[in-house]
Amino acid sequence: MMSAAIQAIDSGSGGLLGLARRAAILLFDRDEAIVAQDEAAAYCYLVVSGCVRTVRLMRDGRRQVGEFLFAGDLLGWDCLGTHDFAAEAVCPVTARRFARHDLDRLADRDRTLRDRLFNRLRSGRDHMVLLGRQTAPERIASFLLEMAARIGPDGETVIELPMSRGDMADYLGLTIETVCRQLTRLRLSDAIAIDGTKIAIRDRLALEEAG
Amino acid sequence: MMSAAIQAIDSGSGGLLGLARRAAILLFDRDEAIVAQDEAAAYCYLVVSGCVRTVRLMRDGRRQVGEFLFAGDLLGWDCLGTHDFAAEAVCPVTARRFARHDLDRLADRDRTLRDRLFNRLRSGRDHMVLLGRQTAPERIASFLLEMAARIGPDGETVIELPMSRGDMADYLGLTIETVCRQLTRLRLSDAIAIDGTKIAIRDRLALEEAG
DNA sequence: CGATAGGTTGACTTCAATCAAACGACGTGG
DNA sequence: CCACGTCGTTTGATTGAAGTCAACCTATCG
Repeated sequence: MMSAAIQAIDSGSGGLLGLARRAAILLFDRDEAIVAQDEAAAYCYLVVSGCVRTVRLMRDGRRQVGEFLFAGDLLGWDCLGTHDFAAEAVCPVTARRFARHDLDRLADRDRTLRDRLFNRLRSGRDHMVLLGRQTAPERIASFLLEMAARIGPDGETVIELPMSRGDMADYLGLTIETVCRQLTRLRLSDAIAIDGTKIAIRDRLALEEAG
Repeated sequence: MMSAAIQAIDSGSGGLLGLARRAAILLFDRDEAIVAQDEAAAYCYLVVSGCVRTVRLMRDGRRQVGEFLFAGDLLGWDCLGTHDFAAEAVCPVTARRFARHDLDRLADRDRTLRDRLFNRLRSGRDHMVLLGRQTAPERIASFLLEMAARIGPDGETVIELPMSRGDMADYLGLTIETVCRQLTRLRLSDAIAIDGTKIAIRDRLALEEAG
């Protein structure tokens, strides 16, 4: 199934979409590795459905999640030689697999791929500011708004968060406990409501001025 | 003057170097802005000599330095619409200026520019791990090794650091005081020696196992 | 010289981490 | 059907690493 999200992203050129049609489609279970850290970068993937996290694991077990990827996001292309982060399915994932070589050739013709890289760079830099200079409350608020912006077209009010507290913590440079505490703080102040894996944004303004 | 560093980077295609020859050369004083944050991205720059920092300033004055750029590094291309970080001269800088449009057209033919983007992405992600999961001693050790690797071809032992303690702090997500304290700790343990703006790495192993 | 800016060191505080315990949801087996 | 174990989450008590506040040092420059 080719989702509307992907069609929209591929606007104009049809290049990536054309490649996608002929690409193998793969399924990954929750927590299954899609690419391993330090693995030779032979393939890259277009996420069709589900959520993927990229992770760097340090020898002592500390973990950093680089980004969360959703339907329409490209994964594993932007590296030289080896994958510097692993990629794992946060929940069941379907993805199209390409040879990196094919995507390289496509990129020679298709500028939208370059813009994808620029976008990636930008969100990476934004995330650096979060990790370097924001407090725990700010990080949580920014995270919720970021997820709201990505899942709904222009900021859904109810967001389905497929990742665990641990994943959030490792993305935000915090501990699980701190993530929990900040979420309950927001819940008690009625800025959000939490129902299982869904979070409803009740007071967007409160989040915006916090993050 | 066209430095050896730039020639080396431009190996093979000659594309960027050719463009550089015809580009205007500009001089910037210490602390002068090269591009402003949120400015429309019309130009990009190739650093010829000196050191540049990219900075994001928050309303309350908190600052994050995104990266330090040296001779041969490209600046201001990797963004869409506006510059998301400002760029400022750390010390007197000379740079070639291009229209972004020209670089876009060059990138259609020249794959080495794409590899530059990949490299940028990679170092950005490495820096995320530092900001998200490393301790202050680790950050300082990583920083010194990173600078040693960039300034000398394969890890000089004496490095000239053009940036202030404040710049380092804002790059590493620390305060000036913490940077100082960690540097004196390394100095007292004889891992490094400090002489004005120069730092000598006396015990590389100690730094490597710390970072 | 005095003034200013950057750097270093010390005393104290604070925010988030750590350690620890309990809770809820879920699935398995008796 | 219910007891039990597991896993993820939540909450509480305490600790600790880095931040803040403040003083002082050093170098450069008018």
